[in-house]
Order: sequence, then structure tokens, then C-alpha cells
Amino acid sequence: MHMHSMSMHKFREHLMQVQLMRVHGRMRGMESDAALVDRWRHLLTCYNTIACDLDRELHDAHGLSMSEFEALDRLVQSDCEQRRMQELAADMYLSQSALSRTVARLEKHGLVTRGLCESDRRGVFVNITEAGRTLHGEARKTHRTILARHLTD
Amino acid sequence: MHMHSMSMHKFREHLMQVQLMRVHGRMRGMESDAALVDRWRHLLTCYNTIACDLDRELHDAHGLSMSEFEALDRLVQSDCEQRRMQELAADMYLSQSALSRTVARLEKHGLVTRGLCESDRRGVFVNITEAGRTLHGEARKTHRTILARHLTD
DNA sequence: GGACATTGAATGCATGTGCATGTAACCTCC
DNA sequence: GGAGGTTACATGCACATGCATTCAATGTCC
Repeated sequence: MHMHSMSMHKFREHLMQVQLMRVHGRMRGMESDAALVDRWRHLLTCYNTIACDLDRELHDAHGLSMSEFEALDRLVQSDCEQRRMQELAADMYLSQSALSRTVARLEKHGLVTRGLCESDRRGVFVNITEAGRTLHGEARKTHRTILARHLTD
Repeated sequence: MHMHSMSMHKFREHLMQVQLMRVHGRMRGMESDAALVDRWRHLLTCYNTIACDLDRELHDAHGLSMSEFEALDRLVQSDCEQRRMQELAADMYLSQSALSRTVARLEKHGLVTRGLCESDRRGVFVNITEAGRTLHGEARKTHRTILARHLTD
């Protein structure tokens, strides 16, 4: 009987410790960790589902990769001529080298042209061509349709 | 006066048409298009910022790519032995071939082992090793830290 | 039981990406 | 004005990924 009382006491101590941990210790940290990971995985699947779909359909319908379309989209949106190159890279998620090659690809297909900047001859202007505008106009429909399919609540 | 009344009438008709368009026509469609693109761009930058950071730090600190860590994370989480291969590919965003190579890489570094499935000898089990568990335990801290840095409101 | 389709995984191939580096133009400080 | 550093872009390289294909094991229909 004495023994039983003791073990009960210890059990209560244990319960209290757990409760303390939950309130401002590790347990609570672990809970928010799980929530964090959930949010991250949700972000992962969202992004990958949409990006994959987008990339495939843009390619099949218009021969454009996602990055290429995003670049065209930025060029159309702010159609004042500026030293695009670095600004595009900053605005898009792409690294500088990746953007360089993306623009090279677009240029090869006649969708943009590279122009030298007079004031700073290191800089490079990227100008969208008429063909570029046209193709973007068509691809934009595909783009919006797919976004609507996935992103509408 | 009659004339004035007429043009006023036409003007009112025009206003009504605009309003109708806004309510359930093109104007509203255009507005939601812009909102859609905003949400998409937000998703893009969120994902790329975090993924880039995560990939770099996991690589520098533990020699793991993001996909490799995600695979280990899944293996630890549900540690019952199952015909992982295809389930992993489905659970993660990866294509079947990409997962095959990811597992090959992990195996080469001794973090997982491949095991044959007796009931269906086409299937492949993926088992995490002790070294894999250990490395995952360390990498998990880095992972959670970076998620917290970006995903905490 | 044997021909044909299907499934699970591995692999050849093309490609897009990031990192490190190269190269030219610009800037600064003496 | 000339040396050293910085900036803007291009390029060599390694590599992860997706698609198409291959190969073996399984399932199906006659």
C-alpha cells in the first residue's frame, strides 16, 4: 500500500513534467515543427503540381519552357526599354547564368533581341520582338487557364 | 433637349453594360486573372527562396540534396517496411526515374539499402540504415531551422 | 500452357540549372 | 593616368531531372 502510494506520486510528477514541457518547452516546439513541415510539404506539392503542369502544357502548345514564358511575361508587362538582363534575373527566381541562357534561347527563336546599352557598354538590353509579343499573347491564355484550374478556391 | 435626352440615355446604357461586364463578364475575369498571377508569382518566389536556401545549406552542412533529405525524411517518418520505391515517388513530387537515381545516390553513400520484395519480385524495398538515421537526425535540425526562418509568420 | 498486355524499376539521352570562372567595361584611389 | 577592385554578362563544367526506352516479372485471356 505504501509502495502503491509512492508510485502514484511519481506518476503525478511525471504528468506534471510532461505538462510543463507542453506549455513552454520541447513539446510545444515539436508541435510547431510539425506544423512548419506540413506547411512546407503543402508548398512543395502545390508548386510542383502547378509548375509541372504549366511547363508541360506551355511546351506542348507553344514550345516554351516555364522560365521562357515568365521572361516574356515580364518583358511585356513593363514594356519600357531598360537594362533588363540583371533586373530580369532579380525579378525572376533565376540565377544570372540561367537567365543568360534563357535569353539566348529566346533570341535564337527570334522572340527577343539583345541590344547594347550606350551609357554602360557592359549592360545588355532585352527587347521583345513582334513575334515574341504574338507568341506571348497566345501562351498567356494557356498560362491563365492552368493557373485558374489550380489556384481558384 | 430631345437629343440631349437621347445621348444621356445611351450613356446610361453604356454605364450599365460596363457594370454588367464587371459583375459577370470580362472585366471581372481580367481582375481575377491579375490576382491569379499575383498568387502564382508569390508562390514562385516563396518556393524558390526556401528551396534554394534549403538545398544550399543541407548540401554544405550534410552533403545532402533537398530531394535526398526529403526521401530520408519520409523513410524515417513511416518506418514500417513497405514496397517503398513507387510509394516514395508518388508521395514526393519526383518522377520515377529521378527517384530511382536519388535512391541509388543514397545507397552509394550507405544511407539506405535496396531489398527485394518476395511477393512481387519486380518491387524494391528501400530500408534506411543506421548511418541514414543518424545523418537524418542531424540534417533535420538544419531543415527545421531554415523552415522556421522563412515560414514563421 | 502460351501469346500478349501491364507493371516496377533501371538506363540512355537531351536539357535546364547553379557554381566557378573568364572577359570586357567601369570605377576608385593614389 | 595607371593599378587594383568591381560590375555585367557569357561560358565551361558537373549534375539532377523528365521523357522515352528497356528489361524482367506479373497478370490475363484463349
